[in-house]
Amino acid sequence: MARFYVTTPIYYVNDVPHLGTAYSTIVTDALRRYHLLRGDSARMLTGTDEHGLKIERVAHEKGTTPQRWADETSARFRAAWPKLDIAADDFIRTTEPRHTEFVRELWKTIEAKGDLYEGEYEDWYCVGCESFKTEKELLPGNLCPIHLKPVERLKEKTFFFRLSKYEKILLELYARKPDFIAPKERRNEIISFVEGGLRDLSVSRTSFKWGIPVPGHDEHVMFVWFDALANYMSALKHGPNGEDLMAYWPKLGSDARAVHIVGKDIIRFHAVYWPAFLLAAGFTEDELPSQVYAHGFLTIDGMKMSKALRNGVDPVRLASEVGPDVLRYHLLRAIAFGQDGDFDHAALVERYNADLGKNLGNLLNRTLGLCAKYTGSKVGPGWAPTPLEDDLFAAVKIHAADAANEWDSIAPHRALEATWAIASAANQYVDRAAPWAAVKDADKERGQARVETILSTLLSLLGALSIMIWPAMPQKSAAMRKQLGLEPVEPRTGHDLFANLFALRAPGEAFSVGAPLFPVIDKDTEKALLERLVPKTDASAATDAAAAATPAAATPAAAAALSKNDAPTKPPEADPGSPMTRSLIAYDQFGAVDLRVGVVVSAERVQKKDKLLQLKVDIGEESPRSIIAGLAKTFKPEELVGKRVIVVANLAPRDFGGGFVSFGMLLATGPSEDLTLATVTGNVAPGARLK
RNA sequence: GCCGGAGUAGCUCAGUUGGUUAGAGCGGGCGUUUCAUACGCGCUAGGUCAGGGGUUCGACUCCCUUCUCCGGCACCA
Repeated sequence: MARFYVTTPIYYVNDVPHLGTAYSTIVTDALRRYHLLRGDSARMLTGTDEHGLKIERVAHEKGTTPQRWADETSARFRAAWPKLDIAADDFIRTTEPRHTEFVRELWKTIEAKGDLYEGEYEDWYCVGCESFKTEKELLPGNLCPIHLKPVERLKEKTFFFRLSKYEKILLELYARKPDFIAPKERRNEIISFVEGGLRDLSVSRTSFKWGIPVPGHDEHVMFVWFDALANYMSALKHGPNGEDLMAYWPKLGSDARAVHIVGKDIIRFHAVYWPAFLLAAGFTEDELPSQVYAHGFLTIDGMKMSKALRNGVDPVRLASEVGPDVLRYHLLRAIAFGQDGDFDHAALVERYNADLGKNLGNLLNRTLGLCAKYTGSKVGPGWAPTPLEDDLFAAVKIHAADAANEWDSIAPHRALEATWAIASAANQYVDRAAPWAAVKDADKERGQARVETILSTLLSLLGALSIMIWPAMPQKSAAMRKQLGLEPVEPRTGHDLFANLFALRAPGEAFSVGAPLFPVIDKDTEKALLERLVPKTDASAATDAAAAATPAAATPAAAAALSKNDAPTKPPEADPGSPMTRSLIAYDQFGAVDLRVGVVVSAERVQKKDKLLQLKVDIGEESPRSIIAGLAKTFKPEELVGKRVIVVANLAPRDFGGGFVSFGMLLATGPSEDLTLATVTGNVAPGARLK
C-alpha cells in the first residue's frame, strides 16, 4: 500500500466549470479511483482560487463584494463535480482560514530563511490607468497607449522572492528527476525557460486589497500564485476537519506520491515557482511534488473553446444528457492525455456505440443470455478449462497488466484501450468456444460441463472488467456488477483488487439480468441527440471573425481575457482595465488623435518577427503609409489587402529595427491570435477623418 | 528568428536499442455465425512511413537539409 495524493488545479472563480476544467477534474478523479483499486491510500484535492485583482474588479463590476462573488462561483464548482461522479476528498478555497493561515506561515518561513526581501519596483506609471507600464508598451514620447498622456516614473514597494537563486538548483532537479515534469515536451520547454535565466519575482502588491495580507505588512497582499500554489499543501496541513494529513506529502523514506494534474498553460507555475517556494521554505528535494503532469487543451468539434463564441460546452448538462459515465469514458479514452485533443460530439456517439454498446455492453448481455439459457442464470459447477481457456486467460492477464501500467504512468487513454482489449478477446472467445454448439454434444453431460466452463470463463472476464472500468465509469461498473450478481466495487486500503481480477465465481451464485447497460444509439436518436448537444455557434462569427463586427464588444468582461496567468515578472497589472477604471478625457484630448480611414494596398511579413506585418495603407496621401502592425497571428498578408481600416495617422513614427519604421497604427481589438480590425461600414474614401 | 515537439492507412494514433511481407482501433467494403443491444466473428486498406540527400549489407527507426503544423521564448498590436 502506498499513499497517492492527486490534485487538480484550483479553478479561478472568474470562470464557471467548462469542459476543460471538467476534463482535468475527471482525469484526476479517475486516477484517484485507480489507486484506490490498487489498495493505495489515495486522496484527491480540488478547489477554487479566489484572490487577485481580477476578482476584485469582476466583483466590483457586478456590484458585489469579492467574497460574495467568490462564494457564489466556488459553489458552482463544488456543485458541478458530484454530477460528474467526481468525489474529491477535499475541496479547498483559498479564502478559507485554514489556507490563509498556512500561506502566511509559509511566507514567514521563507522570509526567515532569507528568500523574501523588500524592494522597490520601479517603472513607468500611468495615473489614468493606475498601473505600471513597461517601456515597450509606451507610445513614442512616453505616452500611455490608453490615455495618450505622459507617464511618470514611479516606484512601488514590493516583496521579491529570490527566484534567481534557484535557477541552477531547479535545473539540477529536472536533470535528477526526469519525471518531475511531464509530458516531455513541457519538460523541454520549462528547462529552456529556466536556462534563459530567472529573475526575482515580485510577489506582493499594494495596488489592490483582495488577497492574503503579507505578515507584518498589511498594505501588501500576496501575489495570487504564491497564494494559490500553496493550496496543495495547506489542504493537507489542515484537512477539512482540521486534521493533519501531511503523511500524504512526499518525504524521504515515505511511500507517498503527490501528483499535480495541470493544464499546459500553468505548467510553469507548478514546475518552477512552486518547487522554488518549497525549497525556499526549507523543504528538501524529497519533499517536492513527485510529478507535475500537464494535459493539453481541448477543442470542441474542431473549434477553439471560446466564451465570445459561446461554444463552451456545459459538462454538467452534457452529463445529464449522456450520463456522467459516458462523458467520462469518452474524455478519458478519446484524448491522448498530455496532448491537445478534440471533443467531438459525433465521435462521442460513435465511440459509445462501438466500445460501450457493441463491445462491452453486448458482451455482458450475450453472456447473461447464455447463462439464462443454459445454467438457469447461476454459476454452473462445471470447470474444466481447455487450452482455449488457458490461452485466453494468459492473453487477458497481459492486457490487465498493461492497463495497470498505463494507469500508473498516467495514460488513461491507453489504460482503457488495454481494458477494452479484454472485452474484445472475450467476444472472440465466445465465437470460438461456441457454447450453443457445445451444448449439442452427443454426450449431454459433457456438453453441459463444457458450457459451464465457457460461461464461468466469461463471467470471470466480466467480473474483471467491472472492476477495471470503475475508475472511468463508477456507476456503470455498479450497474454491471448488479447484473452479474456482485456488490459494487468497494476498494479497501491495503487490498489490491487487481491481484485477483479474474477470480472464478462460486458455483450457484445467481445473476439478475437487467436492461442493456449501453443501448446502442440508432441514427435517428443520434441525430436528435446531436441536435440538442452541439452548441449553436454563430458560424459567421467563427469563420469570418475578421470581417464581422466584433463579438467581443458585447461582453467586455468576458472578452477581457480574464486570466490570472499574466506573466508575473511583469509589473503589477499592465491591464487595460475595465471601463470603470478609466479616467475621462476632454474633447480636445480626443481631438488630438487624427483617425483616418485607410485602405490596405499591400501587406507582407516582417522578417524574423512572427507577429508583425508591414502594411502599405492608402489614407488619401500621395503615397501609401508604411505601417507595422502585429497582425500576423490572425491574418495572412493577402487577406488584408483591400480591407478598410482605421489608422491613427498622427502617431509619432516608431522604429522597429532592421529598417522597419511604422508611421501610424491600426485600431483593433481582441487577443493577438484572434484580432478583429476596426473598420467603417459604407464605401468611405481613404483619408476620411473620424470624429 | 531561437528552442522544442510533430508530420505513418479515410479518421485517431502504435511503431522498442536500425533488420525478413509497416501495425491497432474506428469508419468503409466483402463474407459468416446466431448466444446477444440488427449485436459478434473473420477477411479487407496494396499506405511515396511529409519531400530531398547521406551513413549502412540493410532505415519509418541514425545524420544533414527543405516544407508544413503545434507549443515555448523573443518581437508585438
